[in-house]
Amino acid sequence: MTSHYTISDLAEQFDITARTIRFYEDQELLSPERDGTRRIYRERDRVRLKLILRAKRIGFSLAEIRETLDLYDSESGEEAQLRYVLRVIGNHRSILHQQQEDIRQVLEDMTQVERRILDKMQSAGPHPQNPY
Amino acid sequence: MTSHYTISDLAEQFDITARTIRFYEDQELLSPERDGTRRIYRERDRVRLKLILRAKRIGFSLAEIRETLDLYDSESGEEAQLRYVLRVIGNHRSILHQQQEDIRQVLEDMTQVERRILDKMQSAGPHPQNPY
DNA sequence: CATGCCGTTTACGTAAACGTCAATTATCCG
DNA sequence: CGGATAATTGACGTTTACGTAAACGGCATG
Repeated sequence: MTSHYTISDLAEQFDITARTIRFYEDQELLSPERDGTRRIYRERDRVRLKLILRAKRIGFSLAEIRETLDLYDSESGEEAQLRYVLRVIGNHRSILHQQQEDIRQVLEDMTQVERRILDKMQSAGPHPQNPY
Repeated sequence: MTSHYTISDLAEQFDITARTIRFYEDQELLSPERDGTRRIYRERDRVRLKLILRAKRIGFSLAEIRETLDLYDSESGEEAQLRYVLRVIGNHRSILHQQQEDIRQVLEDMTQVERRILDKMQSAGPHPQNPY
């Protein structure tokens, strides 16, 4: 029943524009079927799009995302290829760990600033709001 | 002794180009002193640059970074302003939490792919390497 | 049947974040 | 002191990730 979607279905679901989705197809990140000229998206396309957006949010470029997705589901099976994929995964993992660390640090800094502000507001008296 | 740096000192330290540093100044993210025409960076400039690069790595735009830095050290002291800063910090925090979640998910996905590959390699026999 | 409403393609536009000269000026070093 | 080395200011070029507008096809509905 919900086994396929139009482009605007997906656009709405993920809060992006149809232009964006077409652009991703142009960049070979998606390849939906067609009904004549119109695009039909299946569940796997939807999942892929979800992955794409997630990867984008953590700063990967579309080119990187494309390569990674292609790589991950290239079930070539050749030993060398498999080893290569493992190496790439390792690299990505360390990038992500770096990011986790960066986020932790920024969160810490934010907490510091917050504390200073709260102190300042404290010493300024408990919000006299309208002391006329 | 190491209380000040040239532009290329910093460029080297952070593995970026001098062009990048000048660009950040152009965007008002940095404002080093001058010795005549030459830029002199103090410790606080270095710290600021470090923060900038960290924020960049987790996907913030230079404009966002500029606003945030300006905001955080705008010690205006006005109640309204302080409350506003607290709200902004709250927003940033939830964005960062979202990112942490995204990263966790991607790491999970990667681990899945990895497992599938290892299984496949296992079943293909322990690297016969050169079975002639 | 005309009139919206999607959807499609083509093409040019744009903002962000630098890269890459070029032309000058300043500084260091033997 | 003179040549190599480093810094500075334009100015234009480039890539990424879409936005925006034009021009058209298909269908459903009042």
